[in-house]
Amino acid sequence: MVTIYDISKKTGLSASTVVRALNGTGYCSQSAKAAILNAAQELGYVPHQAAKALKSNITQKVMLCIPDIMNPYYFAMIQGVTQTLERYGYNIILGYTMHSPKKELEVLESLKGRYVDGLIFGSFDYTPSLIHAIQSTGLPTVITSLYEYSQNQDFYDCVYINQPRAAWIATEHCLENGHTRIAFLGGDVKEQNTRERLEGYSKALEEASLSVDKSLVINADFTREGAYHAFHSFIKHGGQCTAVVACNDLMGVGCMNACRELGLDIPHDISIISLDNTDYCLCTNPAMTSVDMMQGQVGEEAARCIMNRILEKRNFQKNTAFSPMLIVRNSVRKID
Amino acid sequence: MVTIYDISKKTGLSASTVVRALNGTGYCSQSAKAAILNAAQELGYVPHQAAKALKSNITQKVMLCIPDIMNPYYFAMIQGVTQTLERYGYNIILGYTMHSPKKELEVLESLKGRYVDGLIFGSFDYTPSLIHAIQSTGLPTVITSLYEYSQNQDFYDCVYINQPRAAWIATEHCLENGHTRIAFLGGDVKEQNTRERLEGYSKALEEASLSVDKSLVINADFTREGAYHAFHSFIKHGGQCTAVVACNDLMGVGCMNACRELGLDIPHDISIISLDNTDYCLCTNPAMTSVDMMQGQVGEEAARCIMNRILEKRNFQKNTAFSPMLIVRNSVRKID
DNA sequence: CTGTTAGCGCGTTCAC
DNA sequence: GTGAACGCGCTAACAG
Repeated sequence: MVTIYDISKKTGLSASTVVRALNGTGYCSQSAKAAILNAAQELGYVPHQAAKALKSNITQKVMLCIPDIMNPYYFAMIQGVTQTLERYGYNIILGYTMHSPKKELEVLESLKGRYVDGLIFGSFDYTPSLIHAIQSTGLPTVITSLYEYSQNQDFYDCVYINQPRAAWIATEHCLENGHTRIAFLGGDVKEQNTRERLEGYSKALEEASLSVDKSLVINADFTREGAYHAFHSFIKHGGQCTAVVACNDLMGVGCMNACRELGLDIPHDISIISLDNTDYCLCTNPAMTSVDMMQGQVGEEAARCIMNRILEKRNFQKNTAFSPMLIVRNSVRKID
Repeated sequence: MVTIYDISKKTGLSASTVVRALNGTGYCSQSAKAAILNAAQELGYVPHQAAKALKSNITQKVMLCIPDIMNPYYFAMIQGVTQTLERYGYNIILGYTMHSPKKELEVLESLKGRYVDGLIFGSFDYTPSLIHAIQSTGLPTVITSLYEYSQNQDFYDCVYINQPRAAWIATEHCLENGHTRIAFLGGDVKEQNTRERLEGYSKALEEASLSVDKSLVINADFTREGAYHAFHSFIKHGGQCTAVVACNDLMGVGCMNACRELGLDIPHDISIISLDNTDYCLCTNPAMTSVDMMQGQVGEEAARCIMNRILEKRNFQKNTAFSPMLIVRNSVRKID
């Protein structure tokens, strides 16, 4: 390993001069600087990250913590975060909480070891104790949902997609196409995630002077298989609807597969619209109408936001909401 | 930030005793240990990672470096690596080379800063200079392809899927179903990746006493859009085949979409088989027959392998090959 | 069994 | 302009 002392020895200048030249901080003659940069190049000097971090408390790393790596919902976000942080010379450390509150707390606890400068955190379910655990890391933080905390919120930012609106858009699209019996295929209603989307769904129905029929609210688990079985059983038990709002693409696909098996043609017999607009929508036949959740944008903005806190030392809250966007394809049909 | 000195002060014991108690290394009385563990708990002590790394040269981090984050091929691998490393208390740092040799070298250069203990590296195209750059990081390394290097290979392991065999299996499956005009939809033939698969394809044809018809080898770029256009143009220019071996799922989907647009029914008019077996295969209609590339297994084994090198200081090469597995669905039909 | 001591590589005073 | 010296928090060798 090449250190500043090797450069010092090679150039005959002191270690502190080497540091000043390399970091461009403090006085240093042109000739000294040139000699040092040259020697550094020749020796292939790369600063030791741990030593740098120990001294300066800068790790040039951000943790991106998400509930589920295999969920396509996060791919564009990971990409957005990675690409943006890269421009700042920052790396991401991937945290993976497997949808488990216990694991979330464990990861947050480990962060007290100061191996990152900031945290981008995604969860399905924010609670005061989770927010408190986030606060106690002492790290600049961006969460990828809107969460209103009763106390001081200045230690975190929210960069998020308007979830109720996404479900509203999807439901509204069905209504506009003449549907009135619209099923809602979601996850566990106890989780914020599903609650918010159900809220948008309900709002759209109410605005159309329709009441929410609880028998049309189907609980699955955000997986393809779960949705497949839930929808299969819904129909087998006499469930009746002309359209389905699926809370993510995986469930939309699961629902499509169930329909195919049940001999229901899409969109002739049943219309399906999903939220997420991942590439899965382009694999199905017919291509699936979906609501883009702007995950790439969310990732990019979250990264910019965290870098702003880290570099500019911003210490007050700044929230950014993105608006979902309807992408019409061929899985919803107009009925009379 | 709580340090060992805080614990030292609180318990009245010296810092080194604190370290011995905490790390379970060296002598320490039961009572002292209990007092120290208790104090650490109360104060919420978490060791400072940078300090630990500086002193011990152990970062408890591994870089996972891949060409493309948005490619579903890697999702299961990321998951496998993450989950396995987690059991060792290791984190992953995500590196992203955007399919660019220049970027690969940059990332490798930065690794000389010793911010990870090991490297899991995936590339589309291994060259001697790339391998040399890997060697010069001085890090324990696993690459996710087989690459035979003319010189000393003891500094890296290969954990990989038998690529030629995957293409062979896919082609063989078509042959068994009576197809003889089988198109090959791949990437750039200059890349190792495509070359290997083309090799398996050719071998299967030759074993069936068929020669490789170059007009049936279609060059695309491993993306859905690329395959869509390439196949569209292939047909429009009079291309004739009864089956297609697509080098990944994205291209399989692109090919399916092109067929649909051209009014070709799958599998009636054209059979399609792809490599990868990602979830995309379950979204298409009909569900796509594919060859599982065991990416989850590759990720897990790569992680075990790198941990073995790190913890047990293994310093000789150990290569592990996985065999791909045919997953039959409904996109290939038997013809007479 | 315990405490003292000396760095790991770098950044930052503070004299010269 | 430059260099000597100290310390970030932790580990390990050594002396007690």
